[in-house]
Amino acid sequence: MAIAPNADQEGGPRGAIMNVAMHLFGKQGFTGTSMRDIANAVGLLPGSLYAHIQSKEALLLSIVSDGIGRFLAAVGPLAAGSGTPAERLRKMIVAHVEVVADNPERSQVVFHQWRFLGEGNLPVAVDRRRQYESLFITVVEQGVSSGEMRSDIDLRIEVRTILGALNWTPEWFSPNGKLGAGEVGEHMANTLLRGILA
Amino acid sequence: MAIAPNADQEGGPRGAIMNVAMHLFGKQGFTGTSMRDIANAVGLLPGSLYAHIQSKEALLLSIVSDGIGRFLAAVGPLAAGSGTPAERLRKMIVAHVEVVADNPERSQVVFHQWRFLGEGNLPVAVDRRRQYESLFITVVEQGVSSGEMRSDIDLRIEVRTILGALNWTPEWFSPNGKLGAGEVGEHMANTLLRGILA
DNA sequence: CCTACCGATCGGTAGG
DNA sequence: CCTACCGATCGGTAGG
Repeated sequence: MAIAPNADQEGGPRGAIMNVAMHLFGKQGFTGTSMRDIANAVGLLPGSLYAHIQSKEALLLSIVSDGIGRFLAAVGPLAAGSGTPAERLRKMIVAHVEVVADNPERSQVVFHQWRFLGEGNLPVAVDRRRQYESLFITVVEQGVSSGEMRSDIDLRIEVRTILGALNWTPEWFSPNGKLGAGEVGEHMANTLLRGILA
Repeated sequence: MAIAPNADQEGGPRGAIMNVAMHLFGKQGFTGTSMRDIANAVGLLPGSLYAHIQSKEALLLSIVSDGIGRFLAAVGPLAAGSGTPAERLRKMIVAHVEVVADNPERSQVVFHQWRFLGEGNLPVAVDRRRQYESLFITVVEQGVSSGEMRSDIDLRIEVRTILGALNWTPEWFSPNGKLGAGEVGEHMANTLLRGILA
C-alpha cells in the first residue's frame, strides 16, 4: 500500500490530479487539454499543479505507464496460465474488455495519447505496448502449433484484427447497457475464436 | 470535374491546404496542429491561409466530410449490390481496408478527429458515421434472416467488432509490407466471416 | 499551495 | 497573398 509511484488512486493531491488528467486526456486528448483545465477541475490554481507534478508530459507518462501496466497485469498471467491456447485466448479477450470497461478514458489515453510522449519517453511506451501485443502473438502461435488453430492464417494480421476489435471498445461500450463488460467480452471471444479455430 | 466543394485533390491552393492539413491532423491530431504548422508546410504565411479557408474548424469539417464520403461511396454500393449477405460483407470489408490504405492519415481524421467539430457541425458527422455503420448492420441482419449467418450473435457487438478491427488498420498497415491492402482485407474478411457464418 | 508573472504561441483580422 | 498586428491562452517558474 504505502508508496506507489504510479498509483492514481492514492487519495492525495497527486492522485486527484492524475485522475482528472486521465479523464480529460481521454476525452479531449493530450494536446486538447490545458494545465488550466486540469487545475480548474481539481480545484487548484494552474501554477500550484507543479508542487505535485514535474510537467504536463510527466503526467501523461504516469497515466500511460500505469494504464499499460493494468493491461499487462490482468492479461499476462492468463497468457501464461493453464488451459489450451484457445481457452487462454478467450480469457485474455474477456479480461482486456473488462480492463477497458473499468475505465474507458484511461484506455483511450493508453491507446491513442502515448504518441505525444517526447523522444525520451516514447520508446518505453512503444516497447511495453509491443510486449502486450506479443502476449497475444505467442498464444495464437501456440494454438497454430498444437493444431487447435488454423495454420492458414496470417499471425500478425490475426492478432491485430483481435486487438483492433478490442481496442475499439472504448468508443462504444456503455456501463449503462444491458450487457456487462464480461458478457460483451464473451460475445467478442465467441466470434473471434470461431474465426481462428481449426 | 468542374467545381467540387469538398475535393482535396483540386490542385489549387485550397486543395494544397486541405492535403497538408489532412496529413497533419491525422498524425498530430486537430488540437496538436497549429495553423502555423499548416502554413509552413504549404509555403504560406499564417494569415494568408484565410484567403482560402474560413477557419480551422471549417478545414476539419471539409476533411472529415470528404473522408466519410469516400467510405460511403466505396462501400455503400457493395452493401446494396448483388450476392448473398456474406459475399457482400466480404466485399465491404475489403473495400473498407482499401479506402483506409489509400490514405491512412485521412482515415485517422475520420475515425478520431471528428470529435473536435463544434456543436453545429458535430451532429452532421455523427449522423453520417451512423449511416455508415448501418450499412454493415443491415447486411449482417440480412445474413441472419436468410440463415447464412448465426442467429445467436449480438448484432451490434458483431458489427462493432468488425468495424473496430477495420478502423484499427491505419495504426499498423504499411504500404511497404509484403501484403497489399486487398490481401490484408481478404485475410481479415476470412477471419471475421468465419466467426459469423452459420 | 497562492501571488504574480514570464516569453512563446494560439486562431484570426484589417488593410492593402 | 503579404504586412502588421490583435487579445487570449499556453506551459511553466520565482518567491514566499
